Parts: sequence; C-alpha cells; structure tokens
Amino acid sequence: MTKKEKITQTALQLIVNQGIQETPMSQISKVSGVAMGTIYHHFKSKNEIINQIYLDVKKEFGASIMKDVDKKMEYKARFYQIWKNIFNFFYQHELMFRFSQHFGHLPIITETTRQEGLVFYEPVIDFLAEGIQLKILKNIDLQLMTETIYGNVVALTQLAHSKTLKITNTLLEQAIAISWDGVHNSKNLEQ
Amino acid sequence: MTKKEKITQTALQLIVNQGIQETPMSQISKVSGVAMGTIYHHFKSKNEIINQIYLDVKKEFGASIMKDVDKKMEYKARFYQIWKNIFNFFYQHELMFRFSQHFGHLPIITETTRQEGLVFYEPVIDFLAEGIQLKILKNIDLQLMTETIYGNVVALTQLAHSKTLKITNTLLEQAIAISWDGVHNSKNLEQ
Amino acid sequence: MTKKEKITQTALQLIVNQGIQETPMSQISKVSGVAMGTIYHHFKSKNEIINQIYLDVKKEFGASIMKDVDKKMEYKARFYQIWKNIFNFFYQHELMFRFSQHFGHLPIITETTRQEGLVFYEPVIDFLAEGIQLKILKNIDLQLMTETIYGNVVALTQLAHSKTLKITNTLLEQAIAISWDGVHNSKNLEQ
Amino acid sequence: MTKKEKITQTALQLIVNQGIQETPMSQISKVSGVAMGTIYHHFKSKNEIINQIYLDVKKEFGASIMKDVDKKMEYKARFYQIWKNIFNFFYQHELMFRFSQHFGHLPIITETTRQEGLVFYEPVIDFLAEGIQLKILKNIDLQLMTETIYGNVVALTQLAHSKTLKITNTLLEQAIAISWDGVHNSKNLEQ
DNA sequence: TATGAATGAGTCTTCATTCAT
DNA sequence: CATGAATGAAGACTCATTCAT
Repeated sequence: MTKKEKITQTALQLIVNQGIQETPMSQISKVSGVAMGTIYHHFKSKNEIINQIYLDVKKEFGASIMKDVDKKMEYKARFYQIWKNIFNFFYQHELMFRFSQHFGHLPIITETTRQEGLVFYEPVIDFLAEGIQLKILKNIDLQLMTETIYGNVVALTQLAHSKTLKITNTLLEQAIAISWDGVHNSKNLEQ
Repeated sequence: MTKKEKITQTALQLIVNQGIQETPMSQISKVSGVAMGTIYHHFKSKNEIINQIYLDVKKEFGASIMKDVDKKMEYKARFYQIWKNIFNFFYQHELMFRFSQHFGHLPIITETTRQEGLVFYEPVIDFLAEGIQLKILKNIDLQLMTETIYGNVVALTQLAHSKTLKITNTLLEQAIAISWDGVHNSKNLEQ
Repeated sequence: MTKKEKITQTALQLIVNQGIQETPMSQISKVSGVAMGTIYHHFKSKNEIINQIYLDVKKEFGASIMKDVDKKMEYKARFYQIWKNIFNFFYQHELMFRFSQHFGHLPIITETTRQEGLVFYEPVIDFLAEGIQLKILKNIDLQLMTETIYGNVVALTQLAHSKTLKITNTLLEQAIAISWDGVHNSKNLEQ
Repeated sequence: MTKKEKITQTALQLIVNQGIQETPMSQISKVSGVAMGTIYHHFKSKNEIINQIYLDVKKEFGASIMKDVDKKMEYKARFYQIWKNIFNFFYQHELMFRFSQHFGHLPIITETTRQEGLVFYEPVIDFLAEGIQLKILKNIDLQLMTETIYGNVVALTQLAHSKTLKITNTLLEQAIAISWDGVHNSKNLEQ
C-alpha cells in the first residue's frame, strides 16, 4: 500500500467514525504512520484528501454496478441484479457508504469533484432511461425515479448496518420488489 | 419572539447554510442580536442548542403529519394524505428538512434527544402497522417499509428544493404512486 | 445571620476548598441563597468580599490571642498559653487558618486591609518585645523571632489538620518546647 | 536554552509576580517569544507547565541541600551547613522560593507530581532521623521536627526577601541557633 | 520523498458586573 | 433592600498549514 493510500484509508476510517472536524490532520498522521509533512507533500490540503476519498468511493461504486449484468438478460432480471449490486457494494463497504451518506453533500466537496463523480452513475441512469423508453417502466421524471430507487437501496443498507434487520434472500427480494412494483409500468401488457 | 427562540432560529439558519463548525457562536450572537453570555445563560453549550433545534424540528414535524387525516377516510386516501403532509412540511420548511438530513445523524445529537424525538414518528408507524395487519399493505418488515417510504418523500423533497423539478400535482401524485405501488398488497382482492 | 454574613461565610468556605478563581460569584450566590444583585448591594466587588473575610479572620484571631493570659503569670507560662491560644484558634478554625495561609499573601488583599489587620498581632509582638527587654528571650531581631514562632505554630497546625499527627497534650507541649528552647535566653541565670 | 526551558522560565517569573490566573498563556507566549501553538506542542496544558515548574524547583532544591556536607563532620556542623544550604538556595532563587510558598499547595499540582517531588527532601529527613536515633536531637515526631525547622528557614528567607532585615553572618547564625536550640537534646551529655 | 517542530488565528466558554424590575 | 436575566471582554486551547532539515 502506497503512502497516499495509507493516508486516504486512514482518513476515511477516522472521518466516518469521528466526523471531519473531529479528525485532525495530526491524528491522520499518527494513525497512518505518515508524517505531517509527507501528507502535505501528497495532498494540497485536508479538503483535497476528502475530495480524493469522494472520488475513490464513487469509482469503486461505479466498478461494481454492472457486475453480472448482461444485455441478453430480461429487463426485470437486470433491474434486480443492479439493485443487488448496489446494495452489496454498500453493505460490504460500510465506511464508503457512510462517507457518502454523511459527507457527500458538504460544500467541502468541490463542484468539479462532484461532476467527476457523476459519470460513475451513468450506467444506471441509462438503464432506467431505457426502461422508460421501452415502456417497461412508468413514464416518470428520470431524476425522480433514480433518486427514489437509490433511496430504497439506502434504506435497506442502513437497516442492515444498524443490525436491526437480518438480511436474508427473502428480505432482499422483498426490498427490491418494493422498488420494482413502485416504478414498473403495470399497464404494459408485455410485462 | 423570546431570546431563546431568537437563538435557535438564528442558529438553525446559519448552521444549515454554513455547517456546524463553520458557524461560530460569535456569529450566532451577532446575527441573533443576543449577547454571547446570554446565549450561555439559556443553553449550556453549542451542542445543547443543536439538540434543542433537533427536538423543535421533530416536534413541528410530528404536529403536521396527521393534518386532514380522518379515521373515516379510506386507507389509501389516508396514505396519500399523510405522504402529502410530510412532503409539504419538508417542502415548506426547507431549513428544518436540511437540518434533519445533514445533522440529524451526528453524534452531537445525544441518545436521549434522539429517543425524545422518536415519539413524533409514532402515528405514521402505527398507521403503516395497521395497513399491514389489515393486509392492505404487503407483509414486510415494518422498519423497512417505514424507512423506504420516508426515503421516497425525501427524494422528491430534495429534487423540489434543488429546483431541478417543478412540483406539480401530477408529479406529486406520481411520486406517491411509486410508494403506494411499492408497498400495497396487490393480491388482496378487496383492494 | 445577616445576608452579609451569609455571603462572607459561604465565600470563605467555597474559596478555601476550591480556590478564588474557581469560585464564581454565581456559585456564592447560589450556595448562600443570596441573589447576585444583593451581593453587589452589600459589596462593591468580589475583591471586597475577600478583603472583608481577611479582616474578619484577623479580628477573630486577635480576639483569641490573649485568652487566659494574666499579667501576674510567669513569663514562660504566658508564652505557653499564648502559643496554645494561637494553635487552638488555628486548629478549631480550619477554614480561617487555610484562608490566611493560602490567600493572605495575594495582591488581592489591599495594602490598606493588610495594615488594618496588623493591629491584631500587636499584643503578641509586644509580649515578645517585653521578653527580649527582660532578657528572658534571646536578643534577636523581633521580626525574626515573631515570624519564627508563628511558623512553629503553623507547622503543628498543618500536621494537625492533615491528620498525619494526633494532637495530644504531650505533643503540644513538645511543640511549644521547640519554640521556647529556640528563643529563650539560657544564659540568663534568672531563668 | 531550549524552547521548553524558555517557556518554564518565563512562566515561573510571570506567575510568581502576577499569580497564576493573572498570567494568560498569551502573555507567556509573548514574553518568552514562543508561539502559543509551540507551547502546546511541548505541554499538554497550562497546568502541566506549572507541574513541570514544581518539579524543576524541587529538583534544584534537592541538588543544593547536601552541598559541602561531609559524613565526617560533626552532627551539629552538618546541621548548620544544611540549614545554610537550604536558606542560601531560597535566598538566591527568590522566584523558586516564592513559587513553592504560594503555589506549591494548590490542587493544580497533581498528587503524582507531589509524590515525585518528595524524593528530594529525603536526605534532610534521613539526616534528622539519624539525629533522633543518636539522641543528639530530641525524641520528637519526625514530621513535626522537619516542618518546624523548614518553617524556620522560610521565616528568615521571607524577611530577607522583604528587605526588612539585612542578612549578616551573625543574624544567620542566630536564626540557625533558634532551630538548633529548639530541637537538639540538651540532656544528652555527649553533646 | 520524508520528517515533525513551529506557527498563530480562531474557537468555545466563563464570569465579574450591571440594570431593569 | 432584593432579584436574576443580560452583557461582552478575556482566557485556554485546537489545528490546518509551513518550513528547516
């Protein structure tokens, strides 16, 4: 692991558990074992570390979305698979998930960074747009649909992390069904 | 308006727009027109102000939920009305909504405060539990259902506030329909 | 007990146990049951309270010094009695003793107050001066003798208060004997 | 002189002359020429500085006690030499002396620090214990004897510093004689 | 590249004192 | 005489960032 990675990993962990303001650079230095000066050799500022983490998270997220999704699969099956991929990523990367939830909206994240991060969501957005166009999904504003489904995954993830809910296959299917029933076009006889 | 209210209102506004750490007590003092010492006469600490705001928000939220909801109404109509109530509250009280979203999860909010705040959600939870029991809603874990629907309202609210979406009656109905279609029990012939 | 006495008594107790800076006026107000404004009605400032306590202590001290001391008694007997009087006063008035020891030297005590307090020591000083003149005591600088003996009493008092030493008559006699042997004129055959 | 020494020396001087509460860290910083942050780099808190000074003082004190004291010297000669050593140390290190007198008893000094400081007194205590055992000194509680003699030195020192007394060899001898006459065992014929 | 001591502006909080009632 | 809410200046301490090595 490079020093740069040591820094971002340590920062991610500390920031998620303590908050940004409660995580001084000196602590990142001590816990990561990288000297203050060295941190500033690799990053211009504390904000830059946070922006870097933001991008790392989005990137890894983007890399997971389309796993095991094949164009040849039925639309609904792909919907389910993508939903599961996102959930699994969130579930298995708790630190990254919590980072996104709690710090992703802060003005610390620059508009540039935010723009760079958006690209990783494109496959999902395209997929949903396709569903609307094929009239498999309801003809609803694309943003609303995206955010709603995303929110559904987030809801399950939070319950999973809080351990108030044991994640079973049944439960997972039920959760996805809420999304599917919510957005798919029941008037389309083909479905 | 009492001094105490002046303090919390000013703090709410500043904190939502700038963040907690970016809002020094001196600024709250200056903007509210209440002297530093007086603030500390009414609140033990900055944290206590934030906890007070948290409770104020939850309380006002709780007071809005059941507006125009009558036991004699059909279940679905009540579902729609409650959904609208929550959305309207969020939409009209942008500061409070953003406060909840961005700061509600922080450890600054004490467990005691959090517990006190929970009570205001009870009517909704009871309403959903009733729906499940009557088999009008799917037989799904109550928490998952609650969080999911809550997330749906949040999704629309955020788009509304960001002005990327113009809120029309049609859109609102569509958004609620996503929730309803997602959770209601289509196998129940009575429905 | 008048309000004024309530204030000084409470202040004495709190200040001795916590220190001056660690005893806010608000606490004196709360513990004494006298409102802030009322305190400032009776005393111009916090310093004035402390100066008042200083004088009260010295006054009570002065009133105890010569108890049971009779001009007709032998010099040595009077020496022993005065020593005991001072010790007893210190021993029985621990708060006052500690106040004098710990705060009596501070610049908070004005020079005026200090001068006013000096008068209460005069009987002892006169008594020692008389002993020197009569050649019963060594011909030593009067101040040195006074301070030395005073220090001897203080030493025993502190051990007594700290409970590391149980005060018996024997011990007390031994302690006084140190003083007496230290300052009396052994070359004076009359003795 | 290291930065750490600059800090404690400046603090010692300011605190003795102004008091602890009257000496803000900002002043220590300005007068010592060491930045605020640097002070806190070397010391955890203002209290830690004070505890450090306490130990420094005790240490230097301990190093002076036994100067020019030789086991082969007569007991009385050693008694006089040690008394002089302590006095000289107090006299020449007025700041340290006044620090000990005025702040040494405060609860700011931790029990740990106090314990650490005790060790430097051991040589004197051992010396006095030896005198008692040899029946050269009166058979009196060791603590009482120690504190009494210590108080005698303090008395002279204070007069010396206050300049109300000019310190001559005669005076010094007289002062020590008070102690010696006070504690030595006149019934021991060997003496 | 790497180090970590040094910097000082900025923060929360305290508290003696005042004043309207 | 009595009250206690209100005031704001001042203090201890933090921490992102720099720089000499």
